[in-house]
Amino acid sequence: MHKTSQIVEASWLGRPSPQVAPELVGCCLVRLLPNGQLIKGLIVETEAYAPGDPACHAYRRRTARNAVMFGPPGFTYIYLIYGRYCCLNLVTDQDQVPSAVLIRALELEVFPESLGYPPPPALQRIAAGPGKLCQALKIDRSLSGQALQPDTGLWLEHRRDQFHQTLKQQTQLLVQTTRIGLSVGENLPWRWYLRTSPAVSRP
DNA sequence: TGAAGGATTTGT
DNA sequence: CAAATCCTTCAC
Repeated sequence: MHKTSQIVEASWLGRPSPQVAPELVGCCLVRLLPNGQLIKGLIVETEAYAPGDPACHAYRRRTARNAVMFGPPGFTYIYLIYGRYCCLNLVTDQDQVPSAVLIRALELEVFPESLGYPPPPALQRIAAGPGKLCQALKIDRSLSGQALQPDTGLWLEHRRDQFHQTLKQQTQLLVQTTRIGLSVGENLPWRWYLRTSPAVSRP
């Protein structure tokens, strides 16, 4: 018999984002489309954004756009970047502490044939980058502020035991480095990725 | 009301 | 390396 995947509860995200972000690597992001199609991928790259961090969208003050980051954990924060792409963040830490984790890349594991994704090796880079990830999972700003749970069509599953075993054996597997694309706060080492994954946006 | 700039991606 | 493209924020 096999163990069912455990859904991540909001309380698990209720910790500082630099603590949650590395632990999200290895978890699965699951998307259930309105038409019933299921897309699922292993998170292979994340970045943390936290209070006092000049690169955080909530650094200056609360606005209509970033308001959800000030709320309780377990919700999505999705914004439009460069007028073209959406980026998915998961709100972390306790209520009133504005912080989030940017999900930057996935290794797709489950997806419908009918979506027309290319064959490997191109398939492995379909969700390599925050904008491409949202494209692949059909995530846009209409999902921003939603709870991460099955009835919203977007949720998280905990790491499988096998992943923990691998992490234990391969000690250099999880790489910590600086974040990408910033003009401020670029020195903070708040990006994590799986060294061996072909889906990482920028190894 | 306007201007500057952005947690990206793609093609030159 | 620069363009695409539009939303958000901040200044006036």
